[in-house]
Amino acid sequence: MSAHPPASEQDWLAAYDPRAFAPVAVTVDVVALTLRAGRLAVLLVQRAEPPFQGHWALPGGFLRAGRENLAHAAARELAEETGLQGTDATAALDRVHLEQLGTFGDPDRDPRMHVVSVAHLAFAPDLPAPTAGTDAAAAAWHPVDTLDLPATGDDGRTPLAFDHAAILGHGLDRARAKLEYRPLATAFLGPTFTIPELRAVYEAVWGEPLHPGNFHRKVLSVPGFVEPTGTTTDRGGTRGGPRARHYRAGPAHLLHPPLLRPGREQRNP
Amino acid sequence: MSAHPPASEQDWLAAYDPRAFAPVAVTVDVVALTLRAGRLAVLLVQRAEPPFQGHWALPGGFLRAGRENLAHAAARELAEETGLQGTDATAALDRVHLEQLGTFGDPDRDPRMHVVSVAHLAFAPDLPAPTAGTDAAAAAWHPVDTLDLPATGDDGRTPLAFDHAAILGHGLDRARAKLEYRPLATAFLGPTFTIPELRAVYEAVWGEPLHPGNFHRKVLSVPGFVEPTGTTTDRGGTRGGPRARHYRAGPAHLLHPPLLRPGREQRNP
DNA sequence: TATGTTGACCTCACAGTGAGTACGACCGGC
DNA sequence: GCCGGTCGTACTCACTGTGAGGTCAACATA
Repeated sequence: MSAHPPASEQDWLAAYDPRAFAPVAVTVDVVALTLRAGRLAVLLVQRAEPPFQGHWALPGGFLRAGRENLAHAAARELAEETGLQGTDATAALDRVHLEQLGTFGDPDRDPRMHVVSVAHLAFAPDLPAPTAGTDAAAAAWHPVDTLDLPATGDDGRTPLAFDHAAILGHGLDRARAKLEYRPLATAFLGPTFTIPELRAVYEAVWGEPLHPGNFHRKVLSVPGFVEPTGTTTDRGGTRGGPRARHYRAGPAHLLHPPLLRPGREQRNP
Repeated sequence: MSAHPPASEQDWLAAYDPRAFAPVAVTVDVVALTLRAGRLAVLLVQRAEPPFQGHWALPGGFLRAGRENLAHAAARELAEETGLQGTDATAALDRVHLEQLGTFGDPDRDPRMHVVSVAHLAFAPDLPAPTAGTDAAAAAWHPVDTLDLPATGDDGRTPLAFDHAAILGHGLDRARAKLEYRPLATAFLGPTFTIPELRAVYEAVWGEPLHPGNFHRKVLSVPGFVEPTGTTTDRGGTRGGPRARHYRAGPAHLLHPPLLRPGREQRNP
C-alpha cells in the first residue's frame, strides 16, 4: 500500500480495516489536583525511560484496546501511579472527581510516533504521598505555583515532558472555571468541613484571598451546596476565634447562583 | 505476543512499539450546526456501507496518522462531506468556528473494533446544501427539533449510527451554554447583521423567545460584542417597523457580563 | 486578665436584571 | 393619502445579588 495516498482516496482508506494502515496510539493522561498544606498541587511522575528520560510528566499510559473505556483507563492510571491500589486506598479514590479535559493529537507531540492523548482532570482530597510505578523513577505532588507555568523550564528547571505543560495549563484553567458553577470544591475536602476550610480551597485554586463574610453568605445562599451537620469543631482556630460549624456536601450538581471569581470583568482579550 | 497481558504488565506494554499490539483506531466526528430558515440544523450523512448502512450519522472519518492534527482533520472532514472544496467555498468555511467537543471511546461503540472518536463542534453561517461524499449515500441539514433527541428512533425513524445521538446531544448542550459567554452567535450570521437577527440566533439555539428590549440593551452593554457600522437596513421588516441598524462582530472573545438563558435557576438535579 | 484573632451575621450602596411602557418609523391594505 | 398593526429602539421601575465594611461574641495565647 502507498505510504502517502492522495487526498482523493479517503474513501479508499475508510473502506479498509484501519489496523492495517493506521499507526496511531491512544494514551490517557491525568491532571490530578489536590490540596497539600493549603496549596494546590499536581501529581507528576519522573520518567525512567526515553523519550524525555528524567523529565517530569503527567501520569498516564496506553489505553487497553477493546477492554476499557477512557474514564476507566484514567482511573486505572491514577490508581497505578499513585500506588493507591489497596482496599482503603480504593475508598480514598472513590471520593475523587474525574472528568475528561480534552484530547491532544498533534503528529509530533511524541517523537516515537503519532500518539493521541485523552487528558483527564481529577480533583482529589488530600491523598497520601504517591509511590512511583514501575516505569517511573519517582512520583510526587508538586505545588503548581512553583511550576511557574507556562514558562516551565526557562529558569533551569527541567521542563515537563511532551506537551504536558500545555495540558496542565488547560487543566488549571478548567479547574478554576469549574469551581464557579459546580460544587467540586468539596471534592478536595473530607466528608465534613467548615466554611473557612471551603473558602481555603477556593483561595488556593484561584490564588487570591476572598472576603470571608461575603463568601460565607454566598455559600449558604446557594441551595443544595452544603448542609449543616449540627456539630462544630472541637476547638477554635489555632490563633483564636469561635468554633466553626461543620457542613457536608449537599445534593446540588450546579451552583445557582454561581460563585464568581472577583475582578474578571475589566480584561477583554 | 499475548492477546491479554495481565494487569501488572503495563510497563511491558509501554516499553514496546504500540503499533505492534494496539488495534485502536482514531476518528474525528463533527457536529456542524447552522441556521436554516430560522431553525437550528445539524449536518448529517447517510451511511452507504455497513455497519449502520442506511442510517444517518455525523460526518467524520479516520485521522490521517502522522500527517495532521485533530483540528485539521475535523476541518478536512467538514469540507469533504459538505462538498465545499472550491475557492469560494473555502472562503465560506473560513467563517466557521470549530472547537473540540469531547472524546468518546467505549470499546463497543463501533462493532468492527475499538474506535476512539474525537468529536468536534462547528458553528457555521448559512452554508449551501451539502453534496454527499463518496462513502455516503446522502448528506443534508436536519433541523434538530425534529430529531427529537435523545429518543431518536423511538417513533419509527432510523436512529443515528453508533453513539452519534449522544454526541449530538452533548454538542447541542455545549452550543447552548457557550452562547452565553462567548460571542459565537455572530458565527451563524454574515459579516454584518442587525440586533433582531442576532436575537433570532439566540432564540433558535435556545428554543425560547427572548425579551426584545432587554436583549437589545444587554447586547449593546457588553463591551466588544458588536460595533455599529453606521448603516441601516434598506427597508423595515416585512410586516412593518423601522429600519434596523447594522452591526459587525466586535473584538471581544468573552462576553462580560454574559447573556444568561432565562429560567434556569429553579431546577437543581 | 489582657489582647488579638476569627466565625457568624448584619448594613449599605450599587450594578444588573426582568417586566413593562413609550415613541415613532415603517409596512400593507383600503 | 389615510389607517391600523408591526417592530426597532429607548426608557422606567422594582427587585436581586454583589462588594465593602462593621459588629459582636467565642476563643487562643500570653
